[in-house]
Amino acid sequence: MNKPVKLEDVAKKAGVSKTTVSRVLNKRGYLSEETIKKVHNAMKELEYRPNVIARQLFKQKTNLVGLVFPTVNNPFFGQLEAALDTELYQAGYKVLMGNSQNNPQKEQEYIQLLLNHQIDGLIIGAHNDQDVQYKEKNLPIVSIERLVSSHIPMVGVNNYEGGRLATERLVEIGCRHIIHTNYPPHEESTNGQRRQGYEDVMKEKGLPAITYAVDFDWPVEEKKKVFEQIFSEHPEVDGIFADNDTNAALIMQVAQKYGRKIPEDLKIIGFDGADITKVLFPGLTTIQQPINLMAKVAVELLEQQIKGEVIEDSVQLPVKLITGVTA
Amino acid sequence: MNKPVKLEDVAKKAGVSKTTVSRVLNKRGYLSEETIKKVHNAMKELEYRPNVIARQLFKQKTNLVGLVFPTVNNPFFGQLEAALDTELYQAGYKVLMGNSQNNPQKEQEYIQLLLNHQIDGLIIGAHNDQDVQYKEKNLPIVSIERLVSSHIPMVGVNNYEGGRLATERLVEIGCRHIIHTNYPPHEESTNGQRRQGYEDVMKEKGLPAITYAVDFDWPVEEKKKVFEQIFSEHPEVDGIFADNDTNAALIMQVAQKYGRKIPEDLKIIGFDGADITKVLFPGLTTIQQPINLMAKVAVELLEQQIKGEVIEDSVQLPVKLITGVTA
DNA sequence: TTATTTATGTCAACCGGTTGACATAAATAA
DNA sequence: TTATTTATGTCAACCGGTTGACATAAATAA
Repeated sequence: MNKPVKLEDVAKKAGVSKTTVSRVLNKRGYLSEETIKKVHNAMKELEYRPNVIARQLFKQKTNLVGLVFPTVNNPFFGQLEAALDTELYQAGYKVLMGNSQNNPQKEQEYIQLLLNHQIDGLIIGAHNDQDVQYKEKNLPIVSIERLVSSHIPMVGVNNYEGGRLATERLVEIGCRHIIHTNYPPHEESTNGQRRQGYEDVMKEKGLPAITYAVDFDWPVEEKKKVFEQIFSEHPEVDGIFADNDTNAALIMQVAQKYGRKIPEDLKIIGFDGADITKVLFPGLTTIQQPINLMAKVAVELLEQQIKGEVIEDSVQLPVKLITGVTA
Repeated sequence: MNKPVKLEDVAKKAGVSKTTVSRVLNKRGYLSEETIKKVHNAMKELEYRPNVIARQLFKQKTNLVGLVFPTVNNPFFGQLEAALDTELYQAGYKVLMGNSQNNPQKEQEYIQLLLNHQIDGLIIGAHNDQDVQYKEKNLPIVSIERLVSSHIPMVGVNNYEGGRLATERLVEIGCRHIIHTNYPPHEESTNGQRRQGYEDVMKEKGLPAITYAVDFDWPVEEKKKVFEQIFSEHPEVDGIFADNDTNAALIMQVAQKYGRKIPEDLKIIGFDGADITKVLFPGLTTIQQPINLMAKVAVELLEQQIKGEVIEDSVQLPVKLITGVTA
């Protein structure tokens, strides 16, 4: 097992000092063409690869950004993390993954780990309703679709408008008994705003608003049980506005088990509109979030903070109704 | 902007030396209860957080594992990376993401970056057919579903059997004009083995084998064009074995545009069987890969290598036919 | 009482880079 | 010819931890 080649070895080989090699690497100061060539040759010959860790230690910069999301195994978060990775790569950063599976304790642990790793910034998003401490003083942070604290900028969508759009559509195509699935219950959350949109429209139309709580990270079977309740407790239901597309898909499965024909007997609208969903379930009517744009904006906000700007404002992006065949 | 607290500050506060603090952190050598308490108090008071970078530099170990996959925005890879992240976290590693989007050049770049970051190991998988250099002498590597080189252990599934299972099923339920979509064309690839299974069964049944090439990373519209060709060039087609589930979903969309009823006029089988796919497209008949198990085994193989064992053998896991309504 | 063992802690070199301060030779100006 | 500028390169401290070698006080054994 040969030891890794270090800068000093290159210097020796090229017959110059460590500093000179470092200067060639970083293109600093005066260097003659000849020296540069000598050093490059030595590097090539020895297959030298600079140890980023050492540089990070001195520079106090890692070019690492931590991502804290519940999971990557989900159409919305998968696309979001993929887009973030792409944007961050272009901006010169690499991604340290931190998928918390919506477990607040694991999330807290992850944050600690990421901070110990001296990340330059953090992008977070999770449906957690429990508080997690993010009060690291000087760490640039951006949250996506999650209100963490007032002084952390958030990139989100107009969830209220999304809730309205979906509900209005259902009413427009004839639904009178519209049920909404949502979680968590408190109003300040992004999901709470979707529910608010739903409730306001229902009120305006003089229809009763009924919401079933379904936690994001429940196992599929657990969720299905709740959806079955909908049909047993409210057999009159003729429209469902689900808080996300996978729930919409599950509801459709349950509805079919109960003999409902979609869209004849029951109309369904989801939320998210991720690329994968459009491929696997093209018929789903949904409120589409501009996922790639959200990633782009989030990275921009993060970069500005890393450059030292103080940003506390949030950005709200538009949503769009995509009509398929389910509503 | 207050400077970050370092070990020395803790030492000063606790009235001991740097070494003592480090020993408390690492639980080495003899320490009195009193000293430990003093140090812990000082750490708490100063909100000390050890700088992992410095430790990494000295220890020559980062506890970082690089992941090189085409994208995380895909049911199969999303679930795979999520499972890898979970397994690696349990084993004490964090994940550095490297999604290459199947661009060999970007992949090569990513590898370099990851190596510069002194990762302890690498897990790779991509549908690339172009060669990428992975000949880092001492770096533990595991590949998933991708033949990289003979001395890199691979975790894969029995693709040949998968090809056979799918084709046999289609024949069994009455198909006689079965078309296969696949990429890349050469035999040694995992996809090549799926095709081989398909071709062997077709041959045994005295049926003609026809394969359409569809690259994994083509845009959706490009893929659909090829699928349309299938119906215009082979209107007699009554069964399709797609090389993955998203292609199966796209084929279904195209088929419906051509007026084919599924499964009456055309039967379709996919490949992968990821969790998301089962939720969004539960009716799809597919060959399911044990994705979570693959991740588990891959991490085990990687850990063994990190511990110094030399492993060159590959592991082949079983696949399973999951019957939905499409075939 | 003195020698040996155990408990507790410090010193200083090291991991592999970066960079400000400085030295010297070559080129140009006075 | 001497003074100044420009080109080229070296020295050594530093980033923030870790650890082997060593010192000393306290406890125990002879």
